[in-house]
Amino acid sequence: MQNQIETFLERVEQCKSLVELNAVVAGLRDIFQVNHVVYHSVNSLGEPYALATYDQEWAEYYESEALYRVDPVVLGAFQRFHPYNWKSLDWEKKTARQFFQEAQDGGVGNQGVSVPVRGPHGEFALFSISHTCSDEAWARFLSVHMPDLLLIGHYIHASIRALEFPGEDGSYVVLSPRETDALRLLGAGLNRGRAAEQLKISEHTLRVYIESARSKLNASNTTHAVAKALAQGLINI
Amino acid sequence: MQNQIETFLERVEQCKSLVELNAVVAGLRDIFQVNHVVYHSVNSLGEPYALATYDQEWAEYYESEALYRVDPVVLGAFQRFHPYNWKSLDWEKKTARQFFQEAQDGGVGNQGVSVPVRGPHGEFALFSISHTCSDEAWARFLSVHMPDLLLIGHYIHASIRALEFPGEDGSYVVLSPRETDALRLLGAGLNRGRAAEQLKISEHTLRVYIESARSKLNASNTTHAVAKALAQGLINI
DNA sequence: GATAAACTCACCGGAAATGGTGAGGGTGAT
DNA sequence: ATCACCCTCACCATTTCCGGTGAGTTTATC
Repeated sequence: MQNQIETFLERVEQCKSLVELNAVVAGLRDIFQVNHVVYHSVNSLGEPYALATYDQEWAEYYESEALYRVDPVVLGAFQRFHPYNWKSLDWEKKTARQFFQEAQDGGVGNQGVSVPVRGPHGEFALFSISHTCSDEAWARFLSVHMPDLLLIGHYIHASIRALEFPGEDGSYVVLSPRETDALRLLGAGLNRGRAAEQLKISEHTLRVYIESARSKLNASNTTHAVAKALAQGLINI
Repeated sequence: MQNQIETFLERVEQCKSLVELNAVVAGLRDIFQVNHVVYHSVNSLGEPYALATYDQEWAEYYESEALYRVDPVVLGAFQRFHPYNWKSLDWEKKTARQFFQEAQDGGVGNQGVSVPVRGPHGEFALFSISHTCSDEAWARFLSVHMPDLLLIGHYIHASIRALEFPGEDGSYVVLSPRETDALRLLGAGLNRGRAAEQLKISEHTLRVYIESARSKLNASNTTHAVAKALAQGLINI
């Protein structure tokens, strides 16, 4: 089994097209003996990407109704780091219970596990496996395969990014130290006056940094510049 | 070897204190037969955390000189997803070459590999291994252990977060759908007028959402609110 | 040694965001 | 059914930000 997974990771890495990757990933169902395998990006802007073995009907319904807004699997992903069992989520709310029922009817298994994957440019994706079985059987599956799932999620994500954005290896925007300082302080909630004070420069000068950062980042205002810098990992708050 | 790593991951998960974790992680040197093992958070605000087997002298010098501002390993981390060989970084610049020399003198190996780890609340950390050997030997090491390193970095990060912030499992701030919409559009560069237009509501109403989001996030202005929401994974751009 | 980029400072007018206060209807939960 | 929270709309005065234009010094790279 461990050998199969290693081979799988290598095949994922070597995929030359998204179609090929799709087929390879679908093959996970045989390796793990589960019903469904899903990878999808969770960015609200930009082109969403999804790769799923679900029935098309369910996938279209999910998309058309924007169910990610109530799906506890997606909502929970934002706060989690390690792979998480769907059973550990909050299914108490009315909308969540209703969603679960609809998902069942749509062919999604009663068990599932998801791996949050976070990338350098603000990307956020989920790799999930779903199955139909008892709680005990599922717990046994997870206790064995959690680490594998983490690896698989990351490899799939890397492969998809590499295929979708071939030239993305290097850095995009490079901010100067002062520009970085400026955006970092603004992102931390200081206004221009305070930020300038903190950096021991005049507010006029600070403005120059903000503007040059804005132009480098192709941002329409300060908030946008800070958001882009954050999303691209140029600053951290 | 593979067995040793599995055992190591289990021990990391079960650590009851940071001191214990420190000792367990240092044990990686024996498992991999390398000189140094390092984990450190890279957040510019908040309490930095570091766990390293480097000489204390070098660690203190690095900290006091704020060398993370020129360290290509740190700078490169922001743009990368998969574990990366230090050799693949840009060492051409004058400051970088000088830093490399100083690091050598400080006892850091000539080879190294780092794993970027991104967490749910904007955390960003680096797990690194450094060693002294030939390029060929290092390439062989990496070709075998890249996946292991990815796993180890994530497990250490999870363990540290669990020990430092015991009650952090649940969610922090919950934004309403409209609040999320508002911050998302503002983070995408729209001004209040355009954002309101997009959401088909009056600008007055939009302002209410911004203000309530600001108060929930304890943010001092719109830019701060968007930055916090981004860092906490409440919105994506 | 030239060229580019970063860092520093300054003015002005118009545009946009903020803080405070108020109000009504809808929905979900205890 | 009451409480809390969400969605929607409005005014006013003040603070802050934006866009354009200009210019001198230092540092780094070719």
